Amino acid sequence: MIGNEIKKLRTSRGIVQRMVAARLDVDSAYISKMESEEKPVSRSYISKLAELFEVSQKELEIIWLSDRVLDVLVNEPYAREVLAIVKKKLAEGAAEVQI
Amino acid sequence: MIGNEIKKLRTSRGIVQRMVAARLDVDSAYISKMESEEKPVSRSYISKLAELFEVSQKELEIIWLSDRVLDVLVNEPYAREVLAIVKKKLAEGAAEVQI
DNA sequence: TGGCACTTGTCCTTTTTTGGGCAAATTTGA
DNA sequence: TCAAATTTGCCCAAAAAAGGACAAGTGCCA
Repeated sequence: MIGNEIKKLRTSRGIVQRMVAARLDVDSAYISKMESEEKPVSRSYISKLAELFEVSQKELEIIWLSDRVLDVLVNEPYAREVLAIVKKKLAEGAAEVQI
Repeated sequence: MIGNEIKKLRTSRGIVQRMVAARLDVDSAYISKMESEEKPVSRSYISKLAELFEVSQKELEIIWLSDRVLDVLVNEPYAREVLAIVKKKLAEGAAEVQI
């Protein structure tokens, strides 16, 4: 989960929630809630967070997207089949662009 | 896309939109829009549609879920990485249940 | 050329989600 | 034990999505 990831990054860098809050210009209670998944992490924050924690934006972006996909698939008995289909369709989609 | 799938199933069975609309108890224009992805296909309709078209509910469910995942991943450059992570996390999650 | 089937456009209400603020409580560390 | 950090609870407004209805238009064909 991205909230937990953010928390790990933040603490490992000795940054305090208030600092993150200041950078994102929100209440620091909001950061706490983001870290505990109580509030969603807006995608628009990703770049600032990546900058602040000095990780690549790509890395956070991937985690963020994974979360969204997991939201759809968690507790879904057919998740495996779904992933297979999605993989195929994405490949097809990429191919179509070539035509 | 599930809309298109529904359309294919429907026409292949010689069923008319009005019939589907009656079964779902909605306006038939709504069916047209569902088939063209203009309106979402509510998950709660899946079972009735499966019954009507005589396909397994599982089949439609998988397509429906795939659509939702594709919505997240389409046009995402890191989709492949995301799928890998999701796959792993789902496996972990399933394992945790065993403990 | 009338009648189906279907599509399209406009409008509407209700529900859900997002994106917060603020204060109080709680935890943590020096 | 004091202060800073964090969490929690409650509240709120705006925005977006869901879930339609209805009317008018289009396409087809017998």
